[in-house]
Amino acid sequence: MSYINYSKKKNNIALIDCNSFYVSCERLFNPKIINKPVVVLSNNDGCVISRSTEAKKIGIKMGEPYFKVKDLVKKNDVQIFSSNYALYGDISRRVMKVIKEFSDKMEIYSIDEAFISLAFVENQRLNEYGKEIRKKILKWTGIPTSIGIANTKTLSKVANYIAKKNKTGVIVLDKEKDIDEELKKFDISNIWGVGKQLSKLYMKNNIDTAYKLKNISNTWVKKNTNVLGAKTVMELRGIPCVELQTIEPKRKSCCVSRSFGKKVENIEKLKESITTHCLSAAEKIRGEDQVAKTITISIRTSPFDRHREYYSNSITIDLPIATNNSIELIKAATEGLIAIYKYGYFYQKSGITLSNLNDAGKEEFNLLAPLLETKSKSLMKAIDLTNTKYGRNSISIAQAGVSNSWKMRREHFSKIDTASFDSLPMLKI
DNA sequence: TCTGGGGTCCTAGGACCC
DNA sequence: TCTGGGGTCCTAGGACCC
Repeated sequence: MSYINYSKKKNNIALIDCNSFYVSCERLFNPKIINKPVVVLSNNDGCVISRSTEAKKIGIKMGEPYFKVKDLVKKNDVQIFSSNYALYGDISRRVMKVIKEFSDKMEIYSIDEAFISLAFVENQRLNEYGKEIRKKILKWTGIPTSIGIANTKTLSKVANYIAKKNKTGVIVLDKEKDIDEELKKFDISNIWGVGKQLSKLYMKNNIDTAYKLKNISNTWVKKNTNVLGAKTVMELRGIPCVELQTIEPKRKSCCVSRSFGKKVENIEKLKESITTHCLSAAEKIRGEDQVAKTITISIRTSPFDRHREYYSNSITIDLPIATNNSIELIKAATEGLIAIYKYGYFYQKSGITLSNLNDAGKEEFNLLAPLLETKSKSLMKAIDLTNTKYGRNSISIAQAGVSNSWKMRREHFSKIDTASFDSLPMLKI
């Protein structure tokens, strides 16, 4: 087709993705569960968020509420774990460090996957190079991975998906014929960037495979979707539109939210939770030396409860001076909470979002700012240092509460801490 | 009967990702 | 009984201006 331009430069992007990442992390410290069905649950032991191959085979679906699969779990002796993000974050850093050795152009895309540029590798050597990467990651961290290599990010996602499904480890898609063959078998809804709504639209128009989408007219895509839709199509054609992001941009917002272990009616308990969220969000942005100009507070009841009326509300407050001071943020958040709280509801979740983030010190000039800052800066610094040294929440403030009634459920927590000597990975090499 | 036009900026909400 | 959490980007539409 004439509108497709295949005269593209060689890019060779590899997507390295850890297999069942959270499950693999738990297995590192617990070799007994290696060939067994294993799942990791989300916060509050709410949903299934990671499954071993064995668990997938049994029919446990991604994102399913835990209580719905309890029967399957019992019948098949599935091993259950509450999520341990401190552990996963730590293992992730180790994996990324190994990957970095294979290319100087790298983008960490999520906790368990990274894109790297392999433009410097000859095409006929790509497969072999990919295998080397896998081998080294497995050897040095114990984590199994899958690797997809192609000329665009979207195609490397496709290749990775196939590598994972087929258990081949590495898939290189660099020949037009092979690509088309695979795209003909590739379901439209599995394409990176095609979610529920776009799938629906495409299906309605009889576009049910990646191949059909690749060959759709530019006019049609531009008319019926947005720029992202158009980019996806170009990328399927092998024309890079989504660049590798080699320098990590500073975050633009910071959100901390949690569901409660038990429903909450009382505003005092909500205050405790909001205060706790403010403390951790403030700590996070201080860690990146940022200040926030805006804070949003939100609360809601359970959207799944059919017997009670649903209530959800949020309020956004513009702060007079951009800050990362916990006390200031808590003050504003508490006022916001009072404004949106309604008596008589059973709340299930609360959260805060800090936005309009800027580098500290770079914020617009304000006569009052320097005064307030020096006073509180050293206090916040001291708190952060103490919490780093003696563990999270060593220093908190009274309003964060000590009662446990609303706090998280974690009944299957593995209690592994990679900082402690006792729980070094048990590697079989 | 006739009721401007064009531009920018901001925000809320939607869609998507892992 | 029990349904996660943390991000980004895009667009439509309102507010405002001349």
